[in-house]
Amino acid sequence: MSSPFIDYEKELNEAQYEAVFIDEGPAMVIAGAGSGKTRTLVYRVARLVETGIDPESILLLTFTRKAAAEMMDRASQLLDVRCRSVSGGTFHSIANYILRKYGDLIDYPNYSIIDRGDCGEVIGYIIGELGIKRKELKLPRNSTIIDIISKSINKSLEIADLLEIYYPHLSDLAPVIGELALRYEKYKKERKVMDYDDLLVNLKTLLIEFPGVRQFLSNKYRYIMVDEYQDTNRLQAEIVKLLGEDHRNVMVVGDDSQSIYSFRGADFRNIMDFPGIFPDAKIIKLEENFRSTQPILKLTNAIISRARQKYTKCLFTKRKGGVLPKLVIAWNESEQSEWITKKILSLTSEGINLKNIAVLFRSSFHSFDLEVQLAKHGIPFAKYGGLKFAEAAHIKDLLAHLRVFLNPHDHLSWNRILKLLPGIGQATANKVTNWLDSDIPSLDRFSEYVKTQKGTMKILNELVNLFDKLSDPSLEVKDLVEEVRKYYEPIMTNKFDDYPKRLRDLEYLQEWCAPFQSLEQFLTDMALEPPEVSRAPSDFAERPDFLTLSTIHSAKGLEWKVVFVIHAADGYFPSRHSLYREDDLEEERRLMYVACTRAKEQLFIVYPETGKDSYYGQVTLEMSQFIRGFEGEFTDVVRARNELYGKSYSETVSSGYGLESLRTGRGFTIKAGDVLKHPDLGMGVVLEIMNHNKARVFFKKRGIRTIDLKSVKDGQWVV
DNA sequence: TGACACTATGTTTTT
DNA sequence: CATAGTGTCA
Ligand SMILES: Nc1ncnc2c1ncn2[C@@H]1O[C@H](COP(=O)(O)OP(=O)(O)OP(=O)(O)O)[C@@H](O)[C@H]1O
Repeated sequence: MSSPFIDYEKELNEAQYEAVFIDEGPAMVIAGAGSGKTRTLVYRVARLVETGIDPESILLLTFTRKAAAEMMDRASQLLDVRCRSVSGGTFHSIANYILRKYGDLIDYPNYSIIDRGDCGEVIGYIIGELGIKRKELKLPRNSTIIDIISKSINKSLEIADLLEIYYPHLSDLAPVIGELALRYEKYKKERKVMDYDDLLVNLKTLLIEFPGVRQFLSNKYRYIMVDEYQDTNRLQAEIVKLLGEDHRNVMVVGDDSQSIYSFRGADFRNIMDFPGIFPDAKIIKLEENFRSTQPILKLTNAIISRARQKYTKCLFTKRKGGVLPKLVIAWNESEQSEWITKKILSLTSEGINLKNIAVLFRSSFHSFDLEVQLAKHGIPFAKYGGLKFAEAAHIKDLLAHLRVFLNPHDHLSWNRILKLLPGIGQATANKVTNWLDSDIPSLDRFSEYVKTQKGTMKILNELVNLFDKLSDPSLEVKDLVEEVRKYYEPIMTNKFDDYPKRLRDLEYLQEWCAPFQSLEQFLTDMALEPPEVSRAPSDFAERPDFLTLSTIHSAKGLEWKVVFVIHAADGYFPSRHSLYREDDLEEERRLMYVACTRAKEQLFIVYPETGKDSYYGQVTLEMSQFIRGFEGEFTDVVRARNELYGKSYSETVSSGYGLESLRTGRGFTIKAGDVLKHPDLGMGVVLEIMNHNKARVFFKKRGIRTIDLKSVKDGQWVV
């Protein structure tokens, strides 16, 4: 069973080896963070290909397409280029791939994919059409309505039931929202557009209604592997079942303690249910952590052990040494940013590359202040998560022109591009789209229509001209983009004050689109797997080493030598929205677990003690409840200010940072700034008082130590 | 009636 | 900072 190319036994531990060498039959690898799940999948891909299995018959489903590409890449490096032909991607991208082929069977011979923003606009349009009065009904915003509809599909719940559970304050609106949901479905069917959920729903429909297709596909994809199975939803599990139940060669990999996507319908019970669907599934547990040092692992184990749900896995590492994670308390957000910036500079001066450092946060806006500071200090960074490049208004504007050109039925994009023209607002745009809809919409009919118009409508000729130019069949994708850019840039500079940034984005888009063969592919990719950075990188070409700023969700599955988790204060992380429902809070806890388990060697958890509120002004913030009580034992507490402005103890005391005094075992009161004499350690100055009767003390001879105050006896104080 | 500029406001997390 | 909602002017 040995291989001439890969030394499996050396590269894998026993449990991993066992999983990799499962040739057939169902299996589930369930394992904690950093235990090598992804590595196991990579080796299994290589191994299957090595035994002569056609790579295209391996279906590798991952969370992002980038993850799939990376895994195939690594497998190729282990074995050879055959691994690059593995059928890998996200559920959505695979669904799209299949539906483009078989869509005509379910009445979707062609379709466009709409993103979340578009969905919201459809809802807005429908509300307008129905003449519903938003204010009278107290309707929530469009995006919330879309959330509700989407959740009801992903969780297979009726709107009314779903509102009851997740949006009790909106319960009364169930009939209205139900009506909107129906209209929304109708709209999408009529206009041949699919949202993200439709890709999955329609794939499922196809597989159920056309057993021949299902059999063919099942035969084609003889080996199915799913990564991050804890974050799949019911629909996705059903698709796996439909594709896999014939050959049963299904391996799923996941970690229930890392499930962080329930807000979009993911259900980690899929893991529990897997053995029910495939009764003879082999279950393999990986418990050895290869990523983090002992002190980091201790903290993360402690974090997850407080979860309501008791997870059975217990992680250990053979790695020795390592430093205690630091808990850094800053006065406010700007001090937090300042401390991080300084720390990063000092790390790089120690020779650590920015590539090995990440700053992680709960919500994308948590990094705004830091971004400014980093820019000031010339530290290059890339931000992941949050507002995506493809969702920025100017990018959507530009793409809308191309979408209309490709598909004149695209009512939403018509609306968007019409309103960009001076003198054209919603009313006029409606007039035009209604006219187009009165027969089969086409660019020619648009052009005819414009000819009959006078006055402000004359401006529409600009659009007609643009479409004329685009119609040249010799134009490639990049030429099309360029033409639209020429047309749109003047409009954009007018519309946005901050146009310089946006111009850069358009240039970036121009580069990004170059490799695409067809416009359809370009637009589909833009919806399914757009460039992941939120903003066009500025001058990274010259500075290839850059820092990562990322939401925790986008950091899933990744790892860095040094990790900063910021805004670890209640209300931020956990988010204040999660405080009402226990399930939500538990998910935030797992999120903290995921964040901290990204660190290999050094972990810094930072939080500001005060925040600003638009009403209350300055407010006090509490340390995130997920890490509270770990001070001393699992984390080393420091004050940002002490490190920033030198360790002047009198300053520390006079700054009055809420450094409480504490009674010792014998009734003596000490506070930060006090000088004491320890029987073993000698003279020292108290830096700060921590929970559990502990204090951090700076000893002249021994440096900073954490000591137990109960052990301090009378007469040892020198004040 | 419709376009557009201005203001308030309130921010999860993503395929 | 981006969106929704309001107010004003043609
Ligand atoms: N048998 C092994 N020997 C040496 N290093 C390993 C081994 N298995 C995994 N690793 C290393 O441990 C780290 C974590 O592995 P991997 O990313 O596969 O874990 P994971 O279980 O997918 O983690 P997570 O659930 O946090 O995404 C990687 O750097 C990987 O190279």
